[in-house]
Amino acid sequence: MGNGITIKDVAKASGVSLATVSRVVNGTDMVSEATKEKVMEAVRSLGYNPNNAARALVSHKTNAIGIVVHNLHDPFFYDLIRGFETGAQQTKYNVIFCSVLGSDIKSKEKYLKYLTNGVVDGIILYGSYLTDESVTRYLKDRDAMKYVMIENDIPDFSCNKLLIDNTGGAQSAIRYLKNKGHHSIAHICGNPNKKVTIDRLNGYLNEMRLAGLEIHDGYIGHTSTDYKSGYERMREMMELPCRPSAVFCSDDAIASYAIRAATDMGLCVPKDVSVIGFDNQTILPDCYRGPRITTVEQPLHQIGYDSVALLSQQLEDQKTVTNVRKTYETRIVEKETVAAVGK
Amino acid sequence: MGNGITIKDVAKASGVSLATVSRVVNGTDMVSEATKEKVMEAVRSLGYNPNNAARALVSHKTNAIGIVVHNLHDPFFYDLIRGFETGAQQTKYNVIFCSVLGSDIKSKEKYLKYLTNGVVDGIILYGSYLTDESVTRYLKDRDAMKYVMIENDIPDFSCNKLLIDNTGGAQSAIRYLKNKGHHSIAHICGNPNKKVTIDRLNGYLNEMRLAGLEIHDGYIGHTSTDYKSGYERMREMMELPCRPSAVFCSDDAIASYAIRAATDMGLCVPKDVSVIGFDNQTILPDCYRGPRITTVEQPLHQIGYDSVALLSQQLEDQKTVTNVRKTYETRIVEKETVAAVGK
DNA sequence: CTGAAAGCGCTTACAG
DNA sequence: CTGAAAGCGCTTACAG
Repeated sequence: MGNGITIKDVAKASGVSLATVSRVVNGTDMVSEATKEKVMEAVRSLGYNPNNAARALVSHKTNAIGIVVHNLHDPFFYDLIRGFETGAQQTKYNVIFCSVLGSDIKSKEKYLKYLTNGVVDGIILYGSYLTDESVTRYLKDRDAMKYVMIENDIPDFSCNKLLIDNTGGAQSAIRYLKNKGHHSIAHICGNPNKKVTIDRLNGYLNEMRLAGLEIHDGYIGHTSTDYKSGYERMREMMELPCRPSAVFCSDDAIASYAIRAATDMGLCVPKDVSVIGFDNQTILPDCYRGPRITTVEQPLHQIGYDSVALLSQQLEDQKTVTNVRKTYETRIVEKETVAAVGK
Repeated sequence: MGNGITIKDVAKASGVSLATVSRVVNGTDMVSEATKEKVMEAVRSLGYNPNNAARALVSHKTNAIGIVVHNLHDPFFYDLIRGFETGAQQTKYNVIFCSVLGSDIKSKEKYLKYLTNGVVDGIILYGSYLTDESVTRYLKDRDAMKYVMIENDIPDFSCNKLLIDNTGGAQSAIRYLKNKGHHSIAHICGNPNKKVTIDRLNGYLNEMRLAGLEIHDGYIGHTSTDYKSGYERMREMMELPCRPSAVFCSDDAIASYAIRAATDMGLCVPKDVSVIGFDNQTILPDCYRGPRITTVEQPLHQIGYDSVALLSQQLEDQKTVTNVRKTYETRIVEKETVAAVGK
């Protein structure tokens, strides 16, 4: 690794001690201008770069932040990643991403074990998978590490938490539909392994009850881990004896497939059936070309940015030990897939 | 970092030497079943995990691979990232991503300096930026590191190179259009900082010459670093006195904006003007909803997968020192944006 | 302002 | 099969 040049070579070349080279390179203690120049000259001509493993070992600091997500390729992450990148650009920390495919808990553990043992100073974890129990147990044990959990409120785990009001957002979606005159409102759930799916389902259930709206047979559709299955669920719902006039989809990617299904059946969205999604996802999978999807927005870019900024700030001032807990509000973004009915 | 449990604690708890613990944990040398069990028990009950910085320092191996790209958020990367992820899943190496925003060479250098000094054993670098000179100079000096350069054939730099025949691909696009009866073919170039832009432009120029087709005034449009500027370039071309019947765009993202421009001007693609792109990009920016774009495909998923597989295999068997050089061929994928004319 | 020395947590010949 | 010891490349009190 590296080019083989160590601090020793620099010390020799410039005729000073290792300690002095270290001080010059790090700009810590006072060093006379003369020796500083001698050392810098040697650093330059030798092409010296400090070994990060050695630094980490002795200083217990890596100056790096790790971000762990599932399915980094998912266009869902577009805004979130931009947020991370923008945050990264503003910090001295090196920001590295790790991705696990699907809900492969084994690789998630592997990456977390890797990162938490001498590789990064802090970790940003996005998303809550119901299969995460062993991961959580492991993390709780690493108390020296700083965490930002996004969209994941692990009980009994005190760390920074940036949360989204998913239940409230789902409720606002139902209220919005009701105000548009809809009474027959169905729900297509998301990935069954994610906690967010349950939260949004609960929001649907709560608000339907509060609004006094009946949930007919077949009004709750469960997708697989694949957004695509939203297509089949929508198909089934559209063939229900008591066909819903509106469908709340757990996320925009599912909504995009649901709208394709309706369209393929000869139905017009929103004239024949209204659809509302969640996320306000900028980029949809699989070249969606339907109407712009009315949705419940969560501020993903902001959250990505905030998470990096928060973590690097906390790592810098060691005083700031108080963990942040913040819940981001959602808002309805009206586009083209919900129509008013009745009235 | 970590949980504070070191190899010393394990040695003490199980009544053996550090060396023995190391041997058990790494499964290297022979150790008797009895002591092996004692040690493993201590490892488990203490929750010991080896410190990667210490390991890296002494063994000169990190068991990690770094991937560096520009604009990780760009949906262009969808297939490539899936390829990286799939490759990562199949290797014991920890795969980490670093992203630099725009063509921020300063951060690129920062990340490369970080990775190459005790953090990873090998690096995959995607893309060729014309501003990369200092980066290249730096990398050439790190000969102990293994590299896979994708889409970047740095002269005098011997490393693994996975290349795409961009010039050939561009030529095939022009030939394809000519075979469809087009004689007035314009070209919208891509990001001026990328070498790929020049290669594809050269392909266009070559093939136009070979085909004996004239490049009229205004037939070559230059975009900024933003795909969006493809919109303006297309607008201008459509107002040319000698309006082209077909436009070859340097990539699909630009093509998507070009098609929007034509459509907004009341032109129909491909009836009034044909458009061909490059990349066969699965997911387009900014919710494109036009026709499916006929394009020159490059096998991004395969390249992503191959790069990780190649690097981890080379790091494993140290004998395989011969660098691989492979050029992936492109192929035309006919979709909905090119029509035949004349005849 | 500068240096000698200890030590971070591990691995790996070298002995036995 | 197991242990004592050296050393990876750095930083940081501690002296001076």
